[in-house]
Amino acid sequence: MDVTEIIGTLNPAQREAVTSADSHLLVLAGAGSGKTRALVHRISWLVEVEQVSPFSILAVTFTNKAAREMRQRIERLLGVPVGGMWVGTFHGLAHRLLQTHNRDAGLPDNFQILDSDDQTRVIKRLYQALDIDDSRWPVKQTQWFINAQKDEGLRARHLQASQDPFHRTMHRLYAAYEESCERGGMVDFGELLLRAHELWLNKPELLQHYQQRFRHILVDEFQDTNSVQYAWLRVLAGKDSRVTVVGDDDQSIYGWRGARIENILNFNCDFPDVKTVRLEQNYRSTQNILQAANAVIAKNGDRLGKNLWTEGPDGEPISLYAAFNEQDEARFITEQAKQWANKGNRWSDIGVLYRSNAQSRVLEDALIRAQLPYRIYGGHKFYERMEIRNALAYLRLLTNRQDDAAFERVINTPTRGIGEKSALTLRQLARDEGMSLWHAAEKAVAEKLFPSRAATAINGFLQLVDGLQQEVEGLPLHEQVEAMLQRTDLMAFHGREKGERGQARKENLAELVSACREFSAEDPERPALPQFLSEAMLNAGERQADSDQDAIQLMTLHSAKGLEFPLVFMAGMEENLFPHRMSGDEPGRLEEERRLAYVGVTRAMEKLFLSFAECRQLYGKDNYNAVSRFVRDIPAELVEEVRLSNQVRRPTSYAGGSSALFSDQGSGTGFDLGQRVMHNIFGEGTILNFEGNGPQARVQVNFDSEGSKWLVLSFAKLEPV
DNA sequence: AAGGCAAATGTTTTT
DNA sequence: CATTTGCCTT
Repeated sequence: MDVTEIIGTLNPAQREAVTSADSHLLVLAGAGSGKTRALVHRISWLVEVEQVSPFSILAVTFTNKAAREMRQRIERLLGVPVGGMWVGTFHGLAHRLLQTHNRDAGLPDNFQILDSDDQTRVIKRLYQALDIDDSRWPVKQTQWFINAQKDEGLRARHLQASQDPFHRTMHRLYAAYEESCERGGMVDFGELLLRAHELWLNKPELLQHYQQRFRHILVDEFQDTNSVQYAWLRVLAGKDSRVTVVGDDDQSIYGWRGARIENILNFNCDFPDVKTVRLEQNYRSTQNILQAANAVIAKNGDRLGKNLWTEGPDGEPISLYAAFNEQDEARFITEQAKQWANKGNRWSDIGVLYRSNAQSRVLEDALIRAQLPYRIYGGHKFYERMEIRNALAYLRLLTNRQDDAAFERVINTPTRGIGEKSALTLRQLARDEGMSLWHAAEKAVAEKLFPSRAATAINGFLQLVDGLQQEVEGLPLHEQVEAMLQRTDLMAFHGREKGERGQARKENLAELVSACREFSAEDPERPALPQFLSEAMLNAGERQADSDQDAIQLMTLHSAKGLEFPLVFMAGMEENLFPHRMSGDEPGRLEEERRLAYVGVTRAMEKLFLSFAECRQLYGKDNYNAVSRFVRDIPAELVEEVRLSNQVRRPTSYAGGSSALFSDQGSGTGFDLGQRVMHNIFGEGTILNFEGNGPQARVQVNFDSEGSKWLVLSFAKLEPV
């Protein structure tokens, strides 16, 4: 292959990264600087020019989507499928390792992956067993604690004994949780990584094998790695492998999930002779957008330092809309989106970004009313829906009777007369005898430990699953699932649910069957079902309906990372919402919010709208928030304030949006909604509402310093500003 | 075991 | 506000 094909289209910095012959390479890649491109081209370079065998390359990403895209792009560039190369997510690769070496990892060959919902259930059950009060120690908190420990590579036995009741309780639950997972052959997401790391430590000969194989390790989104992932990489790399990591400290937004931005710094210390390359030329956004982004992120300390620039045009100014309330904001966005599309642009070129999912609702309402096509990312993923999880639980039980989480889920779904009482007894028995729920049920039936009614029901369940297994043996995967849906009555059970829900559930189950039909097992030697289950657990979000429809894209700022849109709206640019109030106290959290703002701004290619609402109803209460500090950090000359009908240039004041929409609602008071007024005691504020007529007429004003107040118009001497 | 009502409870998300 | 959870009744 011609070398120019690999490096011909690259800028000097990219070329340096791609062709680097140094042993270790750190690529600090700003948003839109061609990060993935550099990674893909580097792999091609290694294979084509350095004649490295694809077998010795390991490329790691965070999401399945990124992994898939990387593989595709490599194959397109090289022109051939790259079989032996390992390209995947941390979790996917860890799973593969544990699968291949399950004995060395101390796992049964049919071990099950536990997602966070299963995890919650398992922990909940422990509360009963250990008689712990869940109102004092919330289950979610425990789950968070356990996952945080695993992210740091700490097992229960590593934790120090403590007098602190919180710590003691968590410790106890963690230990019990580990035991419970161990017994059931269940592995949660954190455990996949931790076990894979321990596999290196416990089996030196295995480690050596993989160290010799993978002489080239490449990591994408390195700023998102947590401690275990980093440790795993470091051990695997050993002394001889060459490691390339690509990341952007300014886009680290998953600290709350255990990601360690410090890993970038550690990389320089832990690996000798690291060459650092900065990719700072941006190919995505206009000057104005980039300057805004740079200004926002510049306020963070502790940056590795990077300044994005572009050869592109200045582009349009950034527009700021001061909405009266969240409905007004949504209406504005809808209106602007419509105008944009009328100019011949595609709907899918529009991204509407927000801080929290709760904001999507109002936007959705407005879009429905305007009859614009849209798609909301997030929400429940396909494999997280109840009916799908029920179906998967039966399938899991078919492969592994020890899977207590699955057992619990479907023991009485569809209802078959096994109530809480029987379940409790079963749990008790299982705990006392140290056996799985399935074994406990068998034992209880055999030894007639239940009243006949319950015993019949439980026996019916056991027979059902056992019978199903025989019936289904040897069938193609999708027929197995179809049979299961019929025999267990799940299909009919969910179809019976009232309203449209029943229909939707049935369709989803049918979708599951077709997912099975399309599924091609990685290893044709092993049964397809367990392979499908693992895939389903590791791929929870992938199957989403009508993803290719041309529609406006609504999503949180977090899920927008890695995407780009010609037109971007960032909605809800208000203090307490963004930065979120929960992130207020700790400075580190605020910095992460700022990075999130940076991520948001840098999604925009041509045009960026920022908007905020003077008054926002949140959880049923009115909130009056100041405009977000991130908006104020953008230099005024880059911003123009807009109204729905006519655009007004008013770069100096952000807080005083008056919407022309409401100007006729003043009911003869001489004031308009959204108008800025001055009160001789409370100072300046914005009019939010009117009430009553004549001398009793009252007005609600949101004062900049005092907050919102109701005033009787005839007494309060309000002056228009 | 299912349906109804009151109380609680509200970031961000991948695997 | 709106959804989910738990508790209570039938």
